[in-house]
Amino acid sequence: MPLGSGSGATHSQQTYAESVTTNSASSAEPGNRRILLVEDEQTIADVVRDYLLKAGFQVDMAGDGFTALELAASRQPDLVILDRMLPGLDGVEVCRRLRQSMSVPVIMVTALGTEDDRILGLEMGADDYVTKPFSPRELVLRVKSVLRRSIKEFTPEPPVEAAGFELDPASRTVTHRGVPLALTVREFDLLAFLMRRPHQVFSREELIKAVWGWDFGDLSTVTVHVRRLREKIEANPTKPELLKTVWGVGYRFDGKRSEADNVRPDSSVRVDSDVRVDSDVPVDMGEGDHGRQ
Amino acid sequence: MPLGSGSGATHSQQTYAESVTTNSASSAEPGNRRILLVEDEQTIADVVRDYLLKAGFQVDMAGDGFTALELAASRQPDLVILDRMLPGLDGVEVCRRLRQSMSVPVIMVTALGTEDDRILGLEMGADDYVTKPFSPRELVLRVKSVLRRSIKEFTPEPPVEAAGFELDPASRTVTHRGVPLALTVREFDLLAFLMRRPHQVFSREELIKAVWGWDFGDLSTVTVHVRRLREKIEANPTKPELLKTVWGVGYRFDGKRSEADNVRPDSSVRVDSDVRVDSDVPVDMGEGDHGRQ
DNA sequence: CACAGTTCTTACGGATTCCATACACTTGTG
DNA sequence: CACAAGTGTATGGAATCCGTAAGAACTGTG
Repeated sequence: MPLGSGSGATHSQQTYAESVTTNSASSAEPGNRRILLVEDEQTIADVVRDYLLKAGFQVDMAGDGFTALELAASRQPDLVILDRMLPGLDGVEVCRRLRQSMSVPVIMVTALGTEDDRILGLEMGADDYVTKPFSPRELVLRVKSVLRRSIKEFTPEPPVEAAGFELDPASRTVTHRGVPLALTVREFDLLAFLMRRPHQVFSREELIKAVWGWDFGDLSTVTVHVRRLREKIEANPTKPELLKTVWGVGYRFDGKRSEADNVRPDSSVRVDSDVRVDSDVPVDMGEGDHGRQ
Repeated sequence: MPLGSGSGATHSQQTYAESVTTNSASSAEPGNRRILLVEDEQTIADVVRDYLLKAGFQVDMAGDGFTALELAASRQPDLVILDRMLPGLDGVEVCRRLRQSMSVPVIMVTALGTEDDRILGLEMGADDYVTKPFSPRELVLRVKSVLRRSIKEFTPEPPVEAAGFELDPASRTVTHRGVPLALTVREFDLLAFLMRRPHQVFSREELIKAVWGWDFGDLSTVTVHVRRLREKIEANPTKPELLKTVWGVGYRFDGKRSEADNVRPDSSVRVDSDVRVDSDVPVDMGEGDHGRQ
């Protein structure tokens, strides 16, 4: 649905976004992200702004190149959408100067999909491209995509701490009360995934999808790696206290809540008095990006 | 309202000035920056001075080339705005002499946007360009931009110290407990990159992108250089204590883990590692742009 | 208690990853 | 032009990890 043919149907966006967003870290979501929209045609600008707002972004607008540069400097947006054709200062020139002074990602909107524009724009440092006529839906998707990339680049994942374990993705180290543990890649990823979602049960399918990035495969792989991980983090791997198995369902990491928690030393207390086996457990997989076809 | 085409109407200045001053608090920080404005046409000079003053700069003015050189020497401005056409001494010549004696950034104001002028000016060492007729708003923006750049350029990277190693980017030297080490260019860059981001793992891809500036290439290059670097900085290269390898991930520099440690790792220049093929990223940039720079 | 389903445990071959060395190419120098 | 230093690539081998299989142990049910 190219721009200009009215608004409407912003709902399918959700579906689209989900299928596209293979593994979105929640941090990449619109949240507090600010977009600077530089477009001289008022009608287009309005429509796009509406879409961006609906997607949850904050939007600043500029109608010409100079205003754009000023706003970029004063508002420090997280991303700039830039029309190639502008009164006053050319879009390419604006992009070039933006790049000189700051490191904000830029999406170029170019009138015709001529090769010249694409090449020129990319050389100027645009991070992505949209050619007129374009669908605002597509634009929003690209915005999210570019943001996701740039955020990933500039914001490393923060460390996690639980039950005396400190896990730092930046250095890929895990320490238990200061003592470093030697985990392998898979073990680390698995532990990281679980530590970020404590007290939440995950089936083997979910884990092999989230941590391994597979859509199929031998589930016993998970079992074995859980075993190996326990060997390294549990005081008594036979009687796990942290990485517990929820019988018939999967695994769960119990960190924190450690002191006042032990509801009853009596081990007969079944953990899952209310474990529903909903097939559609919402799993926000943020950790693994290993594609295996 | 372009300047320089005629003498008239400097009144709408007020409107412009407002939009200009809005972002006076931004990063360019005119603060105490001093600008030398060299312009023989009094009307233009006055208007531009007003804009610069409103933007928060201190302004010195000169009407001819000789005065310009004298003022430049005596006032030590942070930037010079230089008209190409001057009585007495040509703008290009002034620029050339300025460049001989000091390293101040120069913005050229040239009468016509002819190619000759651009080329000549750039050869003379102008940092940026404005062609008459120009808008004073644009000029202010360029001043800020150039200043920002030059500040960045002339602020040298500070030395780093870790684990008895002192690395000074300015002199490109490394010493270990006072003893100088003979590192090659690549070794130095690699070590510098890692020492600035201690306790942070980088994959070979990230390193070859960040240190080598390649987007592709044989990753074993990194391996070998790490090996060579270890040969020079490790007591026992076979059992590295500083430049550690993180199996299946990459390398990490571990220096200084004693005192103030839990500092958030420098988030500045992360490079994206995962070469995931985002389905929604339209990668149709020419297939063959494999320039290795 | 027997049975079926699930999980644990161990072990092993293959695959991956890294290291060490050697070699070819470029560049600057005398 | 020879030479040396620096750099990128190729290769064999060692170290490590991973996925799978297969049997033992466990759990809940009838």
